[in-house]
Amino acid sequence: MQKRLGIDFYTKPSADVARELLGKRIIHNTPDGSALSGKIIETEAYTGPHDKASHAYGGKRTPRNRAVWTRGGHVYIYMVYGMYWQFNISTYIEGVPECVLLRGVLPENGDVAKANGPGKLCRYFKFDKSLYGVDLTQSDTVWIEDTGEMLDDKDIIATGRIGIDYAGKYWARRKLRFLAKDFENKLVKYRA
DNA sequence: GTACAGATTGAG
DNA sequence: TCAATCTGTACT
Repeated sequence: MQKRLGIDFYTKPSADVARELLGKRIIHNTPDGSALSGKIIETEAYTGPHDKASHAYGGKRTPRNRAVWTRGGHVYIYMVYGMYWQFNISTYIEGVPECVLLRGVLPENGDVAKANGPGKLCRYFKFDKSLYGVDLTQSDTVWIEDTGEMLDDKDIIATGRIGIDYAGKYWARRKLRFLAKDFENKLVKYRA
């Protein structure tokens, strides 16, 4: 059985991918030789050129957001506030700027508090610019696997997205953030 | 060339 | 509540 998630998994609308990523395992073989892995427990979807919170709002294409426009399954990573990386995965098809932001991961050998935020998980898993544009369906450095764990609707909470109030109430309130219910109290507080 | 604000975090 | 810290992007 092939456990690694393939092209079919990623070439769907970002809200579907974000939801289905919960419970999957992400693996990173770091440059210094260690293997880090963990279970994805929180994600956010960015839904395309009409999404005011998206870096590709209005169809904007820049060197920085190039990876958002690629076929689903590529890494889109960028720095915010001068000190934190944000690990995203492009979704859907080539030419459509959708992506999913990883916001929370439960480390295999560690404390959830080490990776319960988009900046914190990048620090813990050693994700940085060197992964920009990497294809998760091909890479031997970073990829995502199916664990067999299947989260039901009742195991998932959907809320508004975090930190994008500048996009206005409509986009901030749309239910595009997904978290595993088991960890709701260990993740950033959410608005109903 | 210069200014500016951000998909965050942790300390006070 | 607020500073840290820096880069992409917009504007002069």
